[in-house]
Amino acid sequence: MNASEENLLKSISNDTLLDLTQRYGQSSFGFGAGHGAGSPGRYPLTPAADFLSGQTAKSNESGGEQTSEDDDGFDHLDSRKRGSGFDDDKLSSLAKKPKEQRSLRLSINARERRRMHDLNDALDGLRGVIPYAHSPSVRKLSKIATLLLAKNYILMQAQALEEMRRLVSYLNQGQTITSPIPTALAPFGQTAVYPFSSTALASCVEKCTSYSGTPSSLFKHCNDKP
DNA sequence: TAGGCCATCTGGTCCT
DNA sequence: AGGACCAGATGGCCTA
Repeated sequence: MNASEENLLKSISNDTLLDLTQRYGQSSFGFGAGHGAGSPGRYPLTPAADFLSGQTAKSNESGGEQTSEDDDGFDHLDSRKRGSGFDDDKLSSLAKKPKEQRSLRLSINARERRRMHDLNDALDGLRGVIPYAHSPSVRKLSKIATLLLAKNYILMQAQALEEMRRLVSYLNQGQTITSPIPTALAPFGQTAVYPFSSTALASCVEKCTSYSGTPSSLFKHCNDKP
């Protein structure tokens, strides 16, 4: 679990998430995609990937056209070997195959690489629309944390929408809201609407897991006490 | 140094 | 047949 995820869960554990949620429509979080310049850039393409794709960034940026890696043989296996996932066995087994098979294999690899890049782009897009501490100095959310937070966010928004509908329905009945919120509205008061309110007695871990069924092991950093 | 997270390769399966 | 999708394996990078 990285620093940004800690920040995220800190924010979830108090009412910051509420604020972010309420302000979300008015401001851009301005968090660039992980591949972009200025991002933490934890995962640059490996030398092998770089060689294979013939690019230094997303392989599908220009329509995902096949690059020349599929055409050439294994003259550059050594440089590929420097990258991840290319051990001696793979190199030798692939090198033994006929050129046609090798070409096909490389084509499949490139396609799979593009597919994964598309998936990562989608995840970056998701990171850009969920509220958490977006900052160039903060490492981006991991994939699993992104998905789990997105799920929680959707659930929270759905619940907030439902509460809003009930409130509108209540107001349409000719009632007026005074402060504090009448007892009748208690079920959709703030603490009820936002599951991660700091007023909750549950620990952070419980809060993180109760709404999503998330394994608590994914929130090991949640060490705040009830 | 161990563990977490990731990119990539690979072979299998399913679909068009 | 070719492409999409998936899961396993592998190794690199980073952090506690």
